[in-house]
Amino acid sequence: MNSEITIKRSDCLQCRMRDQSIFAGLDTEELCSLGMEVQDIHCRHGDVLYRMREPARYAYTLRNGAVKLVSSLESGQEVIVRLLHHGDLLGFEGMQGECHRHSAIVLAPSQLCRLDLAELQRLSERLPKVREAILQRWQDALQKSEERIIELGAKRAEARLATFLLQWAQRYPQLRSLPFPLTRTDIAAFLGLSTEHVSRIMADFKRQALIQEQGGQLEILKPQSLAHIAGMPDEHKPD
Amino acid sequence: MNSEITIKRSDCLQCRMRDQSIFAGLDTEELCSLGMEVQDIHCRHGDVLYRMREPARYAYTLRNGAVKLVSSLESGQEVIVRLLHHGDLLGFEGMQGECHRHSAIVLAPSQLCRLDLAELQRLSERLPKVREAILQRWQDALQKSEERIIELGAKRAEARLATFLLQWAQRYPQLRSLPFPLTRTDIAAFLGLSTEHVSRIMADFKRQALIQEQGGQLEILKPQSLAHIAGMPDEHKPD
DNA sequence: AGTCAAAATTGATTTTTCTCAATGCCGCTC
DNA sequence: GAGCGGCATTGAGAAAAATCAATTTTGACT
Repeated sequence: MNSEITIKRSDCLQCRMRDQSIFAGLDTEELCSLGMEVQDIHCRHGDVLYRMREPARYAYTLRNGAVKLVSSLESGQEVIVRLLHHGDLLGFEGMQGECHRHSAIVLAPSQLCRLDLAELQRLSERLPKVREAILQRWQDALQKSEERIIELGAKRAEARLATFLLQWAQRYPQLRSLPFPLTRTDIAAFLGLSTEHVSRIMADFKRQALIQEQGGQLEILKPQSLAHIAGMPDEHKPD
Repeated sequence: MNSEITIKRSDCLQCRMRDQSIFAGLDTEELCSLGMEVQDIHCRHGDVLYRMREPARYAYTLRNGAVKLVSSLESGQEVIVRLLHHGDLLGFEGMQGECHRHSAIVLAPSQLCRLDLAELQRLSERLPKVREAILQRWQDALQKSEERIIELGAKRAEARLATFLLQWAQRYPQLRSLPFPLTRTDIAAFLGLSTEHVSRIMADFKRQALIQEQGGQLEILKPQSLAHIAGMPDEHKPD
């Protein structure tokens, strides 16, 4: 099957996400003077943005949709290293001229901006604001990554899943019903569990009316209860 | 019990680790002109360099010894988020003016350089080389952190422990007998296992003569076999 | 050498999670 | 609307890991 990825020239000035991007803080004039070719990419479920071990040419900003970063082991087993939502960056590990450390696979219809890494490198040397924005993203990624180590190391399956659902919901703050394009196998690959185990716990949560699902949409009915199962400190609990 | 930490002024010019530090690449003149107060810290088992949630004032370079970064959950459970060896950096999460995300606890007699974060911040704005060195460290930390997610998510206890022992050994390349100041509980907190389970597997490894232990020293007798248990791809296997 | 406390080991048992296998459900195409 | 394929669900049994409860070993200090 052919990839359905379409590419065209993007206009950063019109971008809805401009103030959340790594170019936030630049005024219109600076933005125009970047001379940077930014491509607008549209793709859908199953499309592959890049593959693990490929030399990295581009970095991406996810404007809309969802993407998983997957690492495949020799055993054939796959682990989801990160899940990305609107506003997240991917492919930046190539900034030091390295290969991609994961494969990037699209989960839901998505729009991304594609940036040439070499150009971005030059840009970040020239513009402190861009550089800081990128450093900040690195830092956030490390923090989240360490939080996941704690989840995986310290919590049991139920708690991990509850945490995961709440964190997913946090990315769609004003929505009652959330887009949820993950299969049980995806969730399992993210949480370090078997597909069946995830399915059982999800079914349990549904029977307890903590959550509700239909047609790729998820609704969190009792965030408090989930937070309790997740073993969260009060400060991080949802309303 | 009082902390046994001693602090004095450090002389960077004489430092053995100068070319591996974040000041590597600076010539002697540049180094002298930094005007940076660097403190030389000596401490030993059990000393606390900083605590989780404390506002961050200093960053550290570990010149010698070993340090664990610990995150404590409300349950009282502790997870070791990172283990640090000679050459590693710690406390840099404070560069964006945040609090420490872990507690830093000394495992073995250690020497560190302590840098004022505010000064370091200014320095990195002025010197591209320092800035790049720090970014590189962030990147390395993220990569290692993601590798641990994969370990925790995909491997069983035996394999995790085997990987861990081999990676520990990699930090002391030319030594047959390695310093190994971790308790079974420490290893368990790093690998997301119970103390007893770690103890059993370590005892197994010893019975199979894969490793040997005495007085805080560890010897890897059969790296190949461990690598096999670890499920490593050939490229990463030790000799 | 003797004492003590912390750490490691071991065993028995329970809980958690995985694996394998079967079945049910839903959305698609023809 | 029948048939198909990918997911989800469920059950049963096996394996992995945790927990609880003793001991034993070790190392530090006297």
